[in-house]
Amino acid sequence: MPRKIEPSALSDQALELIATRFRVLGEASRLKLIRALESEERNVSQLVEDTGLTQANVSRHLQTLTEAGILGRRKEGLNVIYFIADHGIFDLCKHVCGSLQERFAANAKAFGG
Amino acid sequence: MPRKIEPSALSDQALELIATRFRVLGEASRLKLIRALESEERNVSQLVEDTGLTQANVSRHLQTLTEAGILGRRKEGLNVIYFIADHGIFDLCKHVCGSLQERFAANAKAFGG
DNA sequence: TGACAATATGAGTATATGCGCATATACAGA
DNA sequence: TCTGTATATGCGCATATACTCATATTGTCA
Repeated sequence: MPRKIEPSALSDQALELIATRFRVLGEASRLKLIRALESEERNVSQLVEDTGLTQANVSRHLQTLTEAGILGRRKEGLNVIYFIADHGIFDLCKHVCGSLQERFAANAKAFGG
Repeated sequence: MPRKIEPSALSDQALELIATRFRVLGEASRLKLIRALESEERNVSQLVEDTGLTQANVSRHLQTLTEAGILGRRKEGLNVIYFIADHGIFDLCKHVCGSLQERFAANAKAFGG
């Protein structure tokens, strides 16, 4: 039989939600958009320029990020302004960054670099 | 022209690596395996029991997680023991958890719950 | 060496999803 | 209302990947 799960452990349903959040971030194009929004809010056209992605593509990724609660949006006349809604995102990225740096440093060391 | 990127911003290549890391975590089955390994190392058969996934499936996910540097493995006779190699993973999950909790709480509040 | 147990992997299938193209929708100004 | 601009979206294609089944591989013990 399956081992008893720790009282502190997350339910399967919670894991599903967490996985979904990670999956949203698991796409370089979307991270690019987040990066472009780090210092200031931007409209779609600006984000198209910033990222080099097509307009349709940017629009879809923005939708994904907004549905996930990571971005917020506001209409201003013809334009739609996107902004970071969940600033914790940057901590997350930094965390992953640190983890990857450690790993690469260890690899480099293993090869006497 | 694209807006100038902050000096502190991550390169496209770095974003790609970060996205890959997130993508690895963007699968509930893999999070389940990580959860099962939280308190102690386990062999494959045990993980099959813990998660209810098929043996082939577990084996593949373990490979993915190990290649990402999240798990480590060690052979003991016929068995292969897997364990958490990057304990920062739990911080990451907790972080996402907190972020989701905030969001759900806000939603609940918006609906007068 | 033969039988068995634990794990990994090749092949095939189903599903998800990123992308581009074209077009629809929403809004502003003349 | 007509035109042009900004954004969103339907559709189809190509690809990635999770899953299952069957089998290979690796190691143990008699």
